[in-house]
Amino acid sequence: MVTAGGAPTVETIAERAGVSIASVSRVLNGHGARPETVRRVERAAAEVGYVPNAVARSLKGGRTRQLTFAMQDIGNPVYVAMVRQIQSIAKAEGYRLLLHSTDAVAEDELAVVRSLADRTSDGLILCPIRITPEHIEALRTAARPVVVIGSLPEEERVPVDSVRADSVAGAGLAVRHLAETGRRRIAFVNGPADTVPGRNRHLGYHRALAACGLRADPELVVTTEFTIEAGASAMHRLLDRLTAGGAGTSAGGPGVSAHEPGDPGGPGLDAVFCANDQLALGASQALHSRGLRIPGDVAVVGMDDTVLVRAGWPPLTSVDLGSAERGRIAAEMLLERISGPRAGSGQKAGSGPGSGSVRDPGPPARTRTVTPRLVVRASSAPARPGPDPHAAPAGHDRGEAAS
Amino acid sequence: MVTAGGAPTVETIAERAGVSIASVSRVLNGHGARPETVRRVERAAAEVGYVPNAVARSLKGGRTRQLTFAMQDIGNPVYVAMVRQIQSIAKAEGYRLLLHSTDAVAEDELAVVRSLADRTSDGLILCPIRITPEHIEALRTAARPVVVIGSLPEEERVPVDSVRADSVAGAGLAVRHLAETGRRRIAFVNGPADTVPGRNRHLGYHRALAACGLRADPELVVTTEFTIEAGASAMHRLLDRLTAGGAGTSAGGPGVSAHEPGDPGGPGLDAVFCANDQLALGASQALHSRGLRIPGDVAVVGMDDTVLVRAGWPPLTSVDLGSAERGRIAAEMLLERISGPRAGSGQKAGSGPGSGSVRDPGPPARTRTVTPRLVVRASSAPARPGPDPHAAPAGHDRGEAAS
DNA sequence: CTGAAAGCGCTAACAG
DNA sequence: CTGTTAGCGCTTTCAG
Repeated sequence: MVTAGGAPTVETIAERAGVSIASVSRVLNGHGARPETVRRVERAAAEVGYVPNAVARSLKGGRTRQLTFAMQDIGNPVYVAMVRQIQSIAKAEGYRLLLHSTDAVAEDELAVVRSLADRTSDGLILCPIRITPEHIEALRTAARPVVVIGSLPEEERVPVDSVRADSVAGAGLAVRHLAETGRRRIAFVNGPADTVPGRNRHLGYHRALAACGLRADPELVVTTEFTIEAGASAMHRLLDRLTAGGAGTSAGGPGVSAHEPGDPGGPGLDAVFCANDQLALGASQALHSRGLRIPGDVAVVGMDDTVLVRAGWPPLTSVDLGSAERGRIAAEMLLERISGPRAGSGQKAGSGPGSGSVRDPGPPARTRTVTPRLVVRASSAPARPGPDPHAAPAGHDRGEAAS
Repeated sequence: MVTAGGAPTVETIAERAGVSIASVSRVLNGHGARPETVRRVERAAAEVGYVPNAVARSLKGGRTRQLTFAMQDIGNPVYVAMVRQIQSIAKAEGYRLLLHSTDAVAEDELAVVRSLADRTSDGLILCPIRITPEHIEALRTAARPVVVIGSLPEEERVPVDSVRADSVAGAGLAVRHLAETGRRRIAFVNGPADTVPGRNRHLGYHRALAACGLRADPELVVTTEFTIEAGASAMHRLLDRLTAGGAGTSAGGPGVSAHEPGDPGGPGLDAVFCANDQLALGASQALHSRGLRIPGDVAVVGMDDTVLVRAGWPPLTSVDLGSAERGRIAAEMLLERISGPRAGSGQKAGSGPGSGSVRDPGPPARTRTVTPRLVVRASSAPARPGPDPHAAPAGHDRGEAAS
């Protein structure tokens, strides 16, 4: 029953109800009107199935009620966890969510930040792979509020909010847990060393090793990509290297003490900490395919606590770096920037020459850090108990939080 | 260096370049102008860092260059696969992607369809859980093109394009593969029976069983939710039931032939086909925890061929129902509707009384069905070979396509 | 309380 | 080739 030729507009309703378009607008936005007017407008609107044109509304109001979330690849479970939270909060606040995969192309990330100027979105949550000087500049001049999930160089004082994980502490949690459950030769399968997570997790691993009085053996560390396949081959490489008695790969290192743990002729390591769950899953598979038992022979710990931990066998102990929580916090911070208390009145800003700048910066940028949490499951149970942990009864893997 | 107080507009540039706003618009849209004019406008635009206001543009043009994708829960890998494709195509065509999780609330799905009337998006790709009469009505009167991923009741002649998977054939592929590799007692762990996938996969299972000359034993079928945990407990239930010698659950059924395959006292089944990968992973875990070997004692086959198949151990044989391809096709169909050949001029439409309808329906609705593909991995290798398939060398799970 | 009218920023007729 | 002008649909002064 829609008026032929185009969707109904305020004018359609005004004519039908015999009032002005201004009254229609007022009634529809609950700005008060005579009961009789309200009745007639509402009736007319219902009859024609009127739906306000959101675009026109945005043009007038300057807000689109859209948020953008940009990350490398939605295929990564960590981002999926974030999207879920962000979408849920956005929805609850009446915002739509625009998704943007950058495929890890820095140029694309920049484009997303710059495109905020096109007024399509009221704010952006960005997960950058690497922060370049161009990023800093783009963030500085962003046309809309931005929240970065990741680490921003502190000395740059980039004026955007951010939420970060504590990879260093997280890696420490994993290593300490392994050491406390009796593991002595803890290997480390890391992601690319030139990424922030890669660097931090490596640092955390080393620090915790030292804190636990364990020797850091370079033979036990291997670096690769953040994928299941890479994890598997990295683990194979590690095992080859260790059982070969320090033959090829390591140049000047002393012979590998391949027989230290458990039975002689063992794998030369009794635990492996992996920089994310994909790597841990790959490592598990490599161990399985060589007939090594988890956690009997080798304990495995992953990181990020994604949905994947319950997919592997045995269920994977993992360090939850708070993906979901970071997503939630980022969304909250962003919404606060968008509609929260305008202008930081509590401070006499240094008011340099460029006072009338592009956008009211509001309160100073905040950085929040999410505390990691170790979730213990079967893959890191102490080696002692039952002869075949593979036959452990189900229900054994209920996650348990630790400091 | 932006003009203080608001972003630059065509007017800002017009003044700066000493031309009219019309010329600015023309130059910016490549509609030809005197070289001198072009130069001046471009220079002015660059100087002020002009970015066109997409909202204003949309209001004028009636298109937003935004697409919406709505599904139950982005946590499901099947949807992740679709999103990736859709996002990638959308991006290539200059469209943004709006994501919408309905949390399986039918009311929410309807709201998404109806909200197309607010002009926020140029088209919608919808993955409905169930099609109600309200859905039909909403789709019929949708204000923008919609493509449904899933099955639409044919007799209703809903005027929207759709892409569907062939679950029936897919289930058949799985069962036939198991039968051909020597399995005789093929169990089936299904999802909810009141869903389209649940019904179809069940149908496919039965048909294939019959085609292979295997007896359909109700004791071998169990129904539950589509999750890993549910898969594990369903598998446990199945094993309890079968090894208990047909004690409680089944009322009038004859005793279970629990000793048919392999060694006496075996599990009473030698294969299990699961209606999706999550269920298959759960089933694998249950089997492991009971000391049963995969595929030595029991072969496992999943469905959807999600990223999860490589997470489990051994890698899971799975039926690829073409999630990614369905996403791709849906996106292509939608874009074709949006900007493709307008109006179906090749046909003298029956032109009933309601000729001047809401929206030009364009060419008649099309339905495309994606052909399933079996991807064989280690979890369904024949039982004969090596005594311990767990120790199979890596690299054994390269996916292989079959009819 | 209500109507007339002015724009939000842009594009596209329509004259010159 | 260029400038003037009329809207896209809505919200919001400003009078009445």
